[in-house]
Amino acid sequence: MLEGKYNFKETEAKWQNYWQEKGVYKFKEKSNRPTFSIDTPPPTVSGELHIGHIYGFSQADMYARYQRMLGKNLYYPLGFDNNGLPTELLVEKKKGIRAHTLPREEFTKIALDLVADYNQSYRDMMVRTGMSCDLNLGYNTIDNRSQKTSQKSFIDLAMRNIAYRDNKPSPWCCKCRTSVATAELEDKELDSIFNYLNFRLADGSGTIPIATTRPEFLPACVAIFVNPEDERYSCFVGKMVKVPLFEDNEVKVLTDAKVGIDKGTGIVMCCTFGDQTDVEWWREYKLPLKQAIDDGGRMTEIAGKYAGMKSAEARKAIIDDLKEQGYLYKQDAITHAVKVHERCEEPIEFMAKKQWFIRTSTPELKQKWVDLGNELNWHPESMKVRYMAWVNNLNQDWSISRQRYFGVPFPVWYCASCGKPHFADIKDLPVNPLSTSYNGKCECGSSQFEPETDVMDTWATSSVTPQINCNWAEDEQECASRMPMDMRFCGRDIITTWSLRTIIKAYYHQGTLPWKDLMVNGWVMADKGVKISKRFANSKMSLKDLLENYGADVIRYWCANGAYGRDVLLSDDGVKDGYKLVNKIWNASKFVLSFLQDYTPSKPSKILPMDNYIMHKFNEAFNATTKAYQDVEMGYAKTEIEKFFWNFCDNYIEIAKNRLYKPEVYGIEAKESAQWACYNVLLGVLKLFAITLPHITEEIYQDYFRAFEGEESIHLTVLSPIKVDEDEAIIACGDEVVDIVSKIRQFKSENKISMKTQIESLDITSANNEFIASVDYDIKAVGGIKKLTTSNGESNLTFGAIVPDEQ
RNA sequence: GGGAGUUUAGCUCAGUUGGUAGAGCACCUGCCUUACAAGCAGAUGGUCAUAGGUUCGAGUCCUAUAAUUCCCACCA
Repeated sequence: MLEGKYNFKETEAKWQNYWQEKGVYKFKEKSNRPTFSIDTPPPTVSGELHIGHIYGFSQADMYARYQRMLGKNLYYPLGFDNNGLPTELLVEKKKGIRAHTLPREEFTKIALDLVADYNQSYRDMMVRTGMSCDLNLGYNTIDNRSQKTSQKSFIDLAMRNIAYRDNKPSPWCCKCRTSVATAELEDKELDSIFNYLNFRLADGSGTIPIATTRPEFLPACVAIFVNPEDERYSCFVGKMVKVPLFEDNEVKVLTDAKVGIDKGTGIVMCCTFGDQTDVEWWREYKLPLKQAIDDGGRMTEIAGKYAGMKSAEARKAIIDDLKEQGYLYKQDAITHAVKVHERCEEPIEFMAKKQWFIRTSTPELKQKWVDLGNELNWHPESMKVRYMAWVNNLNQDWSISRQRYFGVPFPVWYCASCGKPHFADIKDLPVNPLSTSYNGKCECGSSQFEPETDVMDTWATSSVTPQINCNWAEDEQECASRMPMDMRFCGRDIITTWSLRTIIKAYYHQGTLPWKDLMVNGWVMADKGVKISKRFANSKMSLKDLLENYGADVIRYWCANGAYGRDVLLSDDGVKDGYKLVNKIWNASKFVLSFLQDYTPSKPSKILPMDNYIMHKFNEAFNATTKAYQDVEMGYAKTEIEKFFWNFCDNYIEIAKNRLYKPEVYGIEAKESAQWACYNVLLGVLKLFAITLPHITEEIYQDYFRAFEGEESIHLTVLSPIKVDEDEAIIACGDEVVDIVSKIRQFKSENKISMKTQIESLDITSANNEFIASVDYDIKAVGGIKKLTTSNGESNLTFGAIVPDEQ
């Protein structure tokens, strides 16, 4: 028996434990039910989960629960991404150690220990918010299975010349001391100074003006560019120019159309490398390479007296010297957007280092990514546009090397004499070349090898999660039979990185899509335009506080808001909404079940019209709700069933309760008919709500329905409409009765009398007068009408006198 | 500069193939009604960003403009 007020804290914890103990969400290895497999994005282990994570996860969880309740066997793992820079930084901070001071294995071991605690707290949070993942199917992206998959992927691509090594200058973060992918860069508005310098012509015939924000790059100046159309400067083209402060360096004035005539002075110095354009010029004009800044952001030897200074200090010193020596003739303070590393917000430099790349950007490949994107089912469809736009703009191959110590190592050694790469044997993976030596011989005759010290970017592993899930490293046939997986979900920010790269890897390795469906959720915004992030983890809207204050069901209710894929604004008021529904479900169930205590469900010989109506009405809502789930619209689904449920409570229960209370007045058949309808409708409603609100629905199911339905959890029951006899007219007729009841209430409200106050008589004219007459006992009871008459005609209600309440 | 969203009630948002503008919250008026006052009943509230166009008919389709968000490019 349900009693008292609903206690979400006790109840939620109770069923969360029960689900884990009973293995309700476990993937059944041997099952003849169809499998539905989900490539859960492994969250990055770097701190605490926040409502933003839960927003995406819980919406996907609802779709997963819907699939489970269609009778499918769910493969729904929960992995963790912990092989990347964020985890390395976390370990360094928490343990007070520096990664590069320890052997890789040792640091990885410490990391795995630390990460185990974080994983557990993430897992606990996922359980506490009602996720139905199978916790036994998890993986860490730094564990052996993931390393093996990732290394095998790399070797496979390298053997096929899809992965290649090159010393392309690429973005470099001096703070993190690693190269970073262009996709990991962000723009940041920074204050800076435009310095106008006079460069002296080598022949002593004058000076030319050049504006720069980065004078510390002067030692790396390798050429001067003007626009070929710019007549002002055509006289300088081909002449040699002395670099200020470094006058031993003479560079040539060249022309290139990329120079903006009206930017700065219209003359640019090209340094290796100030920005992407410098890189392009360097390559195109085969300019020399001068590295003015080292890995850690300090000036190199070519900077002469500035060597060893941090670039910012050098900039100051150089500006002072430029002033002193008369090169600087003007300074303008400006604000400009600078590319920064998204992790640490440090401005990036370009550094020429040997890096591994994966081919992604030829026109043929780009077309392939477009075709694959078109084959994939996008939810919502509009997200495809972002993917297409990104693919069409792809102009660089995917750099996967990172000069870090923690991560998945490249299983490769280079010949000490000729430099040829030699790869580990696939059967030996995972391999760390720093601790294992290569036992072969190079074709050049050498048997001396240098191990690769770089590790792979975390995306190189994150992009093979389908292969990790489908056991590609151990059994290619098994993998082939399990791919594509059914569904992956992710935030809209990583369509371009994660999704595209996963598609690329699946294409290269399996020749298929990684998944059939891709769900792309929006962001939780803390305020207009401000994405919720770790910084909000400790606010009063932290996930922990939200769970304490409202419980998982209420939070999930909030997550299933509106159209899928849209951003939402987080607010206390908004989250509160779900409480009303949870409370209502509790009270309505408590009430309805109190009339079903000595009841064995069986179809009665006679079903009264309004009971028949509510069951048909439920089926209508059932169809609308399941259609919305089929369309991956969790918010619409929730709205559909909620709309029905509220109508069920406020209209149907009000009607039925009279017959349930007083069988001596209305007859035992009238009670049994209502009991049958109540049993079926409440069970049906709970099953549909179980997708959004897994806890309260389980509580009520276990309290009453389980004894009749058998399944050990409501989450293992299968969705189905109520079996009813066809009756085309019933919904319209019943709706009219509901409408009449509403008009009676309106009449009472306008007359400011209580709903229980009796009315002497009501005369109804309606085209459905026969149906109305057939349920006159229900209308009279719910409306407090003493005498009801009906006749055929245009819809109209005529009220008699109000009977004064007895004192 | 190129592209993609968004703009609907005081607030947060729905609005499917073009056909009488919706919900929740807030506000207001009533009601202690044998589940729920954290409830129930009812009422108020909109020039659908602006201006054109197509159409018998436009929140919905087309064009332009504005505000706002995001992505890409540029950023010497």
